[in-house]
Amino acid sequence: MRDVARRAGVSHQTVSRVINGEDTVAPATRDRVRRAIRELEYVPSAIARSLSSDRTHTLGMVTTDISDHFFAEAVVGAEAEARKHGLFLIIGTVEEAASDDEGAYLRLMLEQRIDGLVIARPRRRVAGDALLRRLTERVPVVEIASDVAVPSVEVVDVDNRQGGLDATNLLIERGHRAIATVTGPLDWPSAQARLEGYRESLRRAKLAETASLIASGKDWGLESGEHGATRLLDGGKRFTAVFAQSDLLALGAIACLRRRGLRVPEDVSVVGYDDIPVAAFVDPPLTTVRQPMREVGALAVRLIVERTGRDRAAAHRHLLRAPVIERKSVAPPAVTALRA
Amino acid sequence: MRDVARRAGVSHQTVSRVINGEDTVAPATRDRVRRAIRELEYVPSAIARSLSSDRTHTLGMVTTDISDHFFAEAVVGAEAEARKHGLFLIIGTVEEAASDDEGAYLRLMLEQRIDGLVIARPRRRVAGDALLRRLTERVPVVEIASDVAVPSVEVVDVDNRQGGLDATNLLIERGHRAIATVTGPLDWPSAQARLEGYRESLRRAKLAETASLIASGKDWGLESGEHGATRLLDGGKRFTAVFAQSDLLALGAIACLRRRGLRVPEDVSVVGYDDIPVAAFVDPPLTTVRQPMREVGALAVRLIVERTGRDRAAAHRHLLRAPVIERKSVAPPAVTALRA
DNA sequence: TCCTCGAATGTGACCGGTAACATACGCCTG
DNA sequence: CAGGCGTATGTTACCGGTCACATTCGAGGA
Repeated sequence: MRDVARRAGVSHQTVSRVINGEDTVAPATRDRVRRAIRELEYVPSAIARSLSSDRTHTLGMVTTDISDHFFAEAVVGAEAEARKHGLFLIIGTVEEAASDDEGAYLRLMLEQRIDGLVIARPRRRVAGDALLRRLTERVPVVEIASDVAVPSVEVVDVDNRQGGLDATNLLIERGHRAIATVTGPLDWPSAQARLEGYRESLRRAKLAETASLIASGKDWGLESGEHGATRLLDGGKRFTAVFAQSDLLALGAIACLRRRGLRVPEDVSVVGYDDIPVAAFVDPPLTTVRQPMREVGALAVRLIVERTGRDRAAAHRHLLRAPVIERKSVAPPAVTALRA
Repeated sequence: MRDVARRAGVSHQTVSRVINGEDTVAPATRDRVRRAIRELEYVPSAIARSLSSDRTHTLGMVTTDISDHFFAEAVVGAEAEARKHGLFLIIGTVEEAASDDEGAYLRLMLEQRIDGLVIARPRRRVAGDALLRRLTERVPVVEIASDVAVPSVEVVDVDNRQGGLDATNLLIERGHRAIATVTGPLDWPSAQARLEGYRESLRRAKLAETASLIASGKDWGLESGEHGATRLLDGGKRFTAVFAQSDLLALGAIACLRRRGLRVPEDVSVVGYDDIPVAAFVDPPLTTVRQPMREVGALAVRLIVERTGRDRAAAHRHLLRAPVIERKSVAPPAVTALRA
């Protein structure tokens, strides 16, 4: 910068003014400085700027696993929104288990003086809340898909309860009365919320809830879907539809149903959750609930941007609605099934 | 930091020494400083450190789309490797089309004084090579899955030719003689390379190459797979196996084959490419070529780390081998089909 | 006993910007 | 024509560390 100043025959401060587009610079001077900048291929240092201005224009985002489509989408949304505001996004993947790892990483991000932090960890964090609280004192923090109770931390999430409700409602609207569900692991708040939605839907339709029509997976994967469906079928109680809390659970369930000689959707309708990329391409194309993860990520960033310098006391919970995507895996119940 | 120094009754330099774990500090002093740090909840500023030391411990990574599983994996690998070296990863998604967008973004990263840059853009870049060259003068650059010709830019890629070769070889080993292929868009270098591998395999097995057994998709998606298979079937020439250059192409092809009354793998074997997450769970589980994208990302970062301060003249092309994952979509050709 | 040397610590400049204030100059106004 | 004011620019301190070098002090050797 001093070089540029010297070359243009002005002071460094004037160079700074030109760079920041201040209007108190005479056009002739401005052009001279611009030329010097170009000739020297000068690139201003954001670090130095950060040091004085105490703003790094950098946000941190910590997730459990970006290779999971769910988080990847959130990151994409966050990144796009961040860029819109001229911010960078530093990402960090922290294994579910390694909570001291997380601590160390957050500390490093703090050292980097990030301007805000997005945390995307769907499961309740046992420890680290103290750290999180200390963090919020220094920098705005927004959590994604979490049920943290730390005050002054805003939370952005998909409305899982509503999603479960809508999914079940769809089945009821199509004429189903015996509706089973395969949940995710119930220690996940999202699984609980979807189950709640399912129950609420049954209640509203004045349908009785049957314990043997509820199966819980030990994870969100395909095998759990198969096991779940197996348990449902062996439970004795007949059903014409299944609400699976994830697409993979749904796919697993479908595989199991088929093995038992049941057709989808003719004999059993299936609704999934997530709208993973292949959902539209499996057989049959899966009716599912789409989680607007990009918007979730974008909203998280927006909240941080808006909160910069704002009152930190106000912490809210922002729920985005997950729309039901209708495809081919849901049909009215077969007459025979109804009769049974 | 001055506060800490004052509180501990030492100079700022001594505090700096304690933080950096230098051994020229008396134990008593060290403890005193440590306590002061804790009491003041002092977190050293990485920015200030960067300003003096001219190293930011931050890498940039630019991709076309992280929501694509392919890139997501690369990012995960890169991030993990970066962390191992105490580096941060700033990510940026740049749309395929927006090349001035890319320029602007790279400039910003340059302002951030990143210590290295990973670019993951599979398609040939038309413009921007000048920019890229200027970039390499300032910072080590590694490209992923690219065919850039810029000197001093190292390239990490999956060996697509070898992958295509191995996939086709597998089919030949299983007894197939009439092997069709559905390629990705041929303006992608990777599609070209896989096609080359396919051809090489046929040549080695002394099988004639048939033009009507090669169909090219306009993209890598499912519909292209369906169209491709349709064209192959309508081409008149019989075949007992298909090598699809992506899993989605494979899935599309399978859907089409089924509609025409052909079973997979009994009537037609199918090999995909990518090993996307659902590949193991579709019906039949897809035999495919797995791209070790995590390793690719990790290697890219490692190259940058190793090259820091090293001779920049040496630019290499690093090819990682993509293993074939055998599942159920390949079987020996049916006798009837052979006879046909 | 004096000098030398190493260990422990302090001092001041500097990295590359920004912020606040100072200065120089031309113009308008009373 | 002097005072005041706005515009264009320069000066200096400062952000929070690191680096190179100076300083202090006690121990050991000549």
